[in-house]
Amino acid sequence: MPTPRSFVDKLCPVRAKRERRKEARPGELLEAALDLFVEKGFAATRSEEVAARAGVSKGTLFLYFPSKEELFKAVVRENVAGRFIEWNQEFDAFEGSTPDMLRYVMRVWWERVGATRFSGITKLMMSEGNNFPELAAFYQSEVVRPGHALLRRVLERGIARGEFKPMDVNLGIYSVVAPMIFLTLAKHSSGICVDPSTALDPEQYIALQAETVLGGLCTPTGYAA
Amino acid sequence: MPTPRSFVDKLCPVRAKRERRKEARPGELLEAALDLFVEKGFAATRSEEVAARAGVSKGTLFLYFPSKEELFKAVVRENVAGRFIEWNQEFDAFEGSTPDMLRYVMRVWWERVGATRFSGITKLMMSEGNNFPELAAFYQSEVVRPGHALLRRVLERGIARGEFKPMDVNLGIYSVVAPMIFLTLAKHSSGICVDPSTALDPEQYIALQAETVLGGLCTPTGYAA
Amino acid sequence: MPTPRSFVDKLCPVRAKRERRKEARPGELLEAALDLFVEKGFAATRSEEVAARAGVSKGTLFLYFPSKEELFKAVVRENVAGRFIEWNQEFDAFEGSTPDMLRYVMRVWWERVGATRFSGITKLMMSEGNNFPELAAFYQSEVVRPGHALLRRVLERGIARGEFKPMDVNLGIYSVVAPMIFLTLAKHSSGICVDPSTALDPEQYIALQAETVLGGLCTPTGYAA
Amino acid sequence: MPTPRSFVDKLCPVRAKRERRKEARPGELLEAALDLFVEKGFAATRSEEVAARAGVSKGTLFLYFPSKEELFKAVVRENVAGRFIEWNQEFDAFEGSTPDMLRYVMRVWWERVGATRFSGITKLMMSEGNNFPELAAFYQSEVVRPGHALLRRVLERGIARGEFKPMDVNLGIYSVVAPMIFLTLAKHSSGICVDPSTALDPEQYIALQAETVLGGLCTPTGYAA
DNA sequence: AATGAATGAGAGTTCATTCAT
DNA sequence: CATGAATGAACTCTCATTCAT
Repeated sequence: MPTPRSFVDKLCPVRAKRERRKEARPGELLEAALDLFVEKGFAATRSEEVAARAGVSKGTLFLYFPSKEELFKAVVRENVAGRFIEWNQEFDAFEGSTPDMLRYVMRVWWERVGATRFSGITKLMMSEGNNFPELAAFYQSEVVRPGHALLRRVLERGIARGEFKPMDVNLGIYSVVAPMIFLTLAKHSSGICVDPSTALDPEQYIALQAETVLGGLCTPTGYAA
Repeated sequence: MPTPRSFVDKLCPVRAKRERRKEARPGELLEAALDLFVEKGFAATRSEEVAARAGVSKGTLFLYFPSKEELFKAVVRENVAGRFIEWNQEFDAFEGSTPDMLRYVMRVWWERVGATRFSGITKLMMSEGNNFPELAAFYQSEVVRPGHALLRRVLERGIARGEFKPMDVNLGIYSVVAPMIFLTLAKHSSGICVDPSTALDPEQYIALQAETVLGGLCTPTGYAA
Repeated sequence: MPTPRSFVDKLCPVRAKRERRKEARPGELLEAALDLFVEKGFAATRSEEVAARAGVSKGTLFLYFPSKEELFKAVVRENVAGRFIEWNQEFDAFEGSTPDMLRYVMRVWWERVGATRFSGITKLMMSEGNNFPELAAFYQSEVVRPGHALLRRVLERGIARGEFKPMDVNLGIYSVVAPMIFLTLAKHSSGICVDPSTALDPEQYIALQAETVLGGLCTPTGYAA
Repeated sequence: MPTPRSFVDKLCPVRAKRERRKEARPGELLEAALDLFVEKGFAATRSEEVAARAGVSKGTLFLYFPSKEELFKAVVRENVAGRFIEWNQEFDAFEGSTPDMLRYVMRVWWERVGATRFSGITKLMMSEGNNFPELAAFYQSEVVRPGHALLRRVLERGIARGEFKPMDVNLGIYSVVAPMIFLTLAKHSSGICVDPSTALDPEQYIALQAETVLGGLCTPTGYAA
């Protein structure tokens, strides 16, 4: 689909590159920032390096993001944007049992979050949240709360349908979250929590934990592996 | 017991201070450093602040510890010194079943480590280990390896006595360690993994996890709740 | 040649400054550094002062040179770069007698090195070499060795042509170097070796020393004043 | 010769040691300081190290010498004290020819100064004099001026007796001083001025230079090798 | 829009000097 | 007298952020 620009592109490829890039810029910066934040943490990531990895100059970074903190927030937004809406829709449409729903939630979390670079952001927040309260608050409201709300939906659905026992739902949420967080850490701080020589299969671990958690949550009649 | 000095102290508190300090200094500095490292992490803790919290000047800190990294190592040593020897002795003397021994290990870990400030150092290492490889190596050799060795002893005792199934011991160690690490994190990164409104009772959690783990480790005859 | 900018310059000197600076910076910094190193020595020269003299801030210095030691090396390189190549070429082309060549060498050394600020670097190395072994090694390989090699060429030419006596060439080199070093010191440590009230004419001194040295080096037939 | 103290010494050896030491203290400090100043230079010598080498504490150093600069001055005084008076007396008593006197001066300078640690102080002053103007002034008035005065006596004696040509005496002084200074430097900055592999025999060098200088100074009738 | 040179507050570390003991 | 713990100014080097171009 030829656009007006595609014509100019041919005459002036340099400019074209620029123009195309212009739109891509923030995205490239966010990519680079995600990489580096995950690799080194927030404080230890230097703005200049983010810019360099995105192939732009330091100044350009601050053109798009007024500060390192805002850059971080944008990274989070970029990676979370629409996710919860999408998941809420999937859940609306989900027709199986709630135990199956929970299994699905956990598996899908691993596939779409845990296994991706973004899980490094979770680790980063655990590591540096105390030092950057504003970021912690942002992450809390942007990720933690929506995530918990999602899980709450699942648990309440289970309870409403008689599949799950009546329970302190907050506690239930936390039971589901715990293994995810552990996996995240195991993945990103290898040397300290997991012996490097011992491999840990995440899918297997998640599946196992799902059953364990379900064992605790379900009514006798509600449970179905 | 009022001494002559206690009287002088009131008139001339500075003098008293000096006298008391000389020997207490390193300990006070290690206390302050532990507090701050746990609170802010390694990189974000400023030497001057450690000194200030210990009530001395920047220069004094470097009188006792030649660098921030050495200060950190000293904090670790101070809090680990003798622990593993002591535990090994306790284990030598332990006469109960190995499942009981494991329960004991986990409970005692919580009491003596997890519940104390020092658990913050574990969290710190998970957070910043990548950025300070020398510290990571030190922690690995000073804490992680001896800790794993200790657990290995327990597991091998269980296997030898027929209480535990034959297993990949490394994997077993990791199963035991996982909940400890999770608890550590939950404690030190409140906002992120655990919803502040939901309290998590550590003793209860540890006890529960001990049973879960035992469920996986024990032979049918070896298990005794 | 008045350009449009020269007009603007008067209205907006800051802008002009910036533009001029970008490329001039490293040179300005090297100039300032040479001045200060010569004036105060290496250790006593503060980075900030170098920056200030070059009209920039502390940070800017480190933008161009990653450390004070590298700055020093750059100063040496800047002032030595190409010199030895150039001299070797001059020597290749030299057609006169070897005694004349030696006279030329010494005179030209004074003109191009001894009389310039750079001779202060030689003094600096004698003063502080022991405290900065890496710099000493650098200077040794970058200046002392090439310089000695150059002199060796001269002496060996003289021997080969029968103008100089067979000799321990190393010793000969040192005989030539001695007065240069003395002059350097006399120049840069006025108060100590030379009474300030007594002027010492360097050209005259060098010429005299050249003859003295030649007296020792030449064969009867080779010598020609 | 038993003094009252020698009695006490036997009863209380520790105290005796102290008492004896007390008198020796400043001397030990001056010894240590000389060593270190020569080895590292003035600025790079740490007060604490001087104290340590003298076997006392940092505080004690400042008990005897109110500052590092005063310590340095004391080192100079200690090593120069009485020297010039002594030499003046030797010169008063000297009965030989003035050329012999000059030979004697140079030889004796090497034996009593050049060959000793103290020559390092001369090198130090050349190195750091610019950075410590007060020390430079002190050294100038305490060493340089008296030394030059001594040489002036010799030269003027030679002129008066018709052995030396009438001359600019200041220039003559400097001709005598130059080789001494060079030797001093060659000794203390080996790597830079003299190739380590080439040994330079100081006595021989001094003797040679004496004759060279005399060649320039003497009247035809006055000269006698 | 994009650049990258420039900034300057602030970090860890050193050391001459002081002073309570 | 002697100590050595304590100080704090000074140093080198870093990096988020600015702004003239």
